[in-house]
Amino acid sequence: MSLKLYNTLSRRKETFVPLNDKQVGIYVCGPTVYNFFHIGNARPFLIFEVLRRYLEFKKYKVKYVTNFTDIDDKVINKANEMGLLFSEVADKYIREYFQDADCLNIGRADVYPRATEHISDIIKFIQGLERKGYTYAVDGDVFFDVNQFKDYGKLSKQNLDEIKVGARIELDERKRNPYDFVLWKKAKAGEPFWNSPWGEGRPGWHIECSVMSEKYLGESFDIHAGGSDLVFPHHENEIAQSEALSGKQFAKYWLHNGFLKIENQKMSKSLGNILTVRDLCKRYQGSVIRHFLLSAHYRSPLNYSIEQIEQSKNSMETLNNLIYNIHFLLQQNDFSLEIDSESEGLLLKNEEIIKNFIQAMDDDLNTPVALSTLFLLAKETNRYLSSKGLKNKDVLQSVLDFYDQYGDGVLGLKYLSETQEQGQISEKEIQEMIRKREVARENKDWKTADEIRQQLKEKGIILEDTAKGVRPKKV
RNA sequence: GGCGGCAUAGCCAAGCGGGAAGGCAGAGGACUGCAAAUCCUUCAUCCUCGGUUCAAAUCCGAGUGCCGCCUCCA
Repeated sequence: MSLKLYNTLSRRKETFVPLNDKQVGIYVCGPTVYNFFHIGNARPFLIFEVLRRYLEFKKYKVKYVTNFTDIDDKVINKANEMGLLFSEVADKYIREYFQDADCLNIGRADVYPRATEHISDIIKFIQGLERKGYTYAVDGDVFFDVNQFKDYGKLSKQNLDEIKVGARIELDERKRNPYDFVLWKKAKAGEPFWNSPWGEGRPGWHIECSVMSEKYLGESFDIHAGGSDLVFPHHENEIAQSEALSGKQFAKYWLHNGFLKIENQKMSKSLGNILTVRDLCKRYQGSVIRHFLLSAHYRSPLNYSIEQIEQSKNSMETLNNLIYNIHFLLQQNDFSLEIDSESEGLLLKNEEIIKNFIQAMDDDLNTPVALSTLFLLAKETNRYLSSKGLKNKDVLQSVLDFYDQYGDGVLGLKYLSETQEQGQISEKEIQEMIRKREVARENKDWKTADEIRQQLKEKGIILEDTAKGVRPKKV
């Protein structure tokens, strides 16, 4: 079985073959750090990190690079607003980025390069393009001349002659072609700047990704990813710069995720409907948000709504209950070591479901189907648990292993680790109250029993009376 | 004007030529002191109209309706 990925460059699914055997280089366009990131930003961060998890599951050695754009108009404006240096704004929001990434259980990249830490590399890169005749300078600005790069438009399938018709692009008289873009931008008064052969200024937006991906992954690397809005012009321009300079293919596979809407509207400042991950994490566990983001294929549009996220919350609850129930049985030493036919049946189902999971992920990261396998096994296991007789320990363990390796490991969904967080009442107090309630129940004093249960519920503990004893559960 | 995507049950979402996955919600039943959890049962003429085919949600054509990019944007 082999992994297939949809490559924007060819507009089809291709079998993934890395450039260097088992080594894989991935570059994901990261955030401009001038604000908390929102649920839409989170989608690429999350899905491409799932790609990384999956590649590692498949025994690839991945080098994952994602940048922080720490200098541009938005950062500068924010700094002025806040009365801070642009670098202080960037530092702040990089810290905030990691806090939110942790909430969503987004693992760390191997390198987080920042534009301002690569100014001299950027200058050298532009000089290289200059020597090859791809640039022209106009009073302090340096432009890339798209007419010199014959493949321009190959990613977005735009034809230079035809896109001109759109004519919505702002006309800059100094440009030879409206689609020429700036490599080096002259500093305006009061703006931060760096010295360069073309005067004081700062890098254009597209150049940093070309420079930093080359530095950490080489002139050619495997996967370049980002939101679909980046296809044109950002990624198109990256290809132009990088391939013009190196003469080699830049990234082999280009992956783009679909957009996320909120309550069927585009997220925008004017509509005031920007939903930050910071806010969402106050109301929902990270795994619930992950479930929501993985519930549609990454290239499809996805709509956020309260109803949707609540559905994800309930879905995760089903899985959490199963994991919890198994742990409870194991803790109670309530299992057998013999394998009966039912146990064997579940083991076989488990293996089949693993195959389905892998098959789904191999098919361009079909996370909705991968998620469905988690529920398929939950169904089978619950059926097994609700049948008569002792359950086999190894079988129960193999089910737990599945959720650990695939649900948690590959999809990044955490189960018990989140639900078992300490509540506002100690384990000892809970046990004490359970004991009192059991006495009441034996005396058929239902009133007292229900009162105790109610008291615990108010502290976030639900009591479930099972055939195997009372089971406390945190809400 | 150019490039591209989508339309499957109340909601979400797979499927890409031959059984309409899975989740959430709902209904009925079982278990339970009551609950909870769980189990069982139930819930779709796949936007419309043509065509190709022994066979189409799946392919082709037309239509309708949504959406994205082409401008900072994940």
